[in-house]
Amino acid sequence: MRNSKQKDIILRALEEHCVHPTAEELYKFIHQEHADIGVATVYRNLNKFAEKGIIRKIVGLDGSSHFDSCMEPHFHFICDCCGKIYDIPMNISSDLISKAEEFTDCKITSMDMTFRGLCRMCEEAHSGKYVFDEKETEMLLTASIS
Amino acid sequence: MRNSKQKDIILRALEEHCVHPTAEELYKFIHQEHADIGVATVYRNLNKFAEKGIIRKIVGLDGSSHFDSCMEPHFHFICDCCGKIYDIPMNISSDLISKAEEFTDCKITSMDMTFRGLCRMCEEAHSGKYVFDEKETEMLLTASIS
DNA sequence: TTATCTGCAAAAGGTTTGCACGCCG
DNA sequence: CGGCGTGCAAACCTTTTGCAGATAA
Repeated sequence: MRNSKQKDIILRALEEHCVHPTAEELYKFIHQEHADIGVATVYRNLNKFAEKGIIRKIVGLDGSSHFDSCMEPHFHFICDCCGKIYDIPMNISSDLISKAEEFTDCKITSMDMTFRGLCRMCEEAHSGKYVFDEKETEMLLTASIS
Repeated sequence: MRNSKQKDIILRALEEHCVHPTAEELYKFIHQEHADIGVATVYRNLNKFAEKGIIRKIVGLDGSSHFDSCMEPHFHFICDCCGKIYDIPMNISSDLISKAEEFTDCKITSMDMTFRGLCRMCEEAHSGKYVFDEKETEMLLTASIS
């Protein structure tokens, strides 16, 4: 894989976003500062990075692809309301993996544990304690809960 | 929710297919015998069933929606090669859930554990022991490994 | 130099929606 | 009878692809 200005920008942009943006969201973010970078380049490179194991690809509730620059083992929490994906810094027991290998009689190469529910922001919004604010939502994009 | 001939057919077709077809696959299957049932009806009802908790919606590797008529707690294995989804009849420890709730400070309503790797068919195909056969692949659709 | 990467726009999925008609309760 | 369910086709949205020009090694 050859280096390029675009690859640097895309990877750096992803690392800034802890709440695992979709390719589209990341493209829009990048586009603000680098209007010369095309959609195709963002999609192509995110997929290439994921293939090479540099980043992780997560499929969201609606089927859109989210990307995660953190390769440490961890779980995910998807909010059923806003669809945002948060990290949970827990690891799976290797016990569970070998049990699953036994059941399937297949070599397991990776796994993903995803919990679902309402995130705190949405829960508060639902119970009337909180009214959504575009800016605050934007800020969340660059702040992790983990 | 009102009853209809279509709902019956769709639900029964899903129950026959243990390898969790996509909405599209299920539509094509149904279409063979019931050419008068439209795509929209299949999509609409599968989503409605999933919403009501009658079936489960699983997002596949490519982001397509797969559906699972088994509501017993279990895990999934997705083959990285053919994309088929198999059941693993294991349950998660409630311990893990409460730990995750602690970490996120959110009420967790559901979870999904997905393992990935090569299924036996694909592994054998890759190692040259096996050559894919359309009919056999089709048959797999109506046979579960669990 | 030359293979890989890029931007653009068009195409390609997969899924949803608007509308008029049909059928369940 | 009233309203939900359906079929059709068009719209939608996200992602991929083909191509000609640009660029890293």
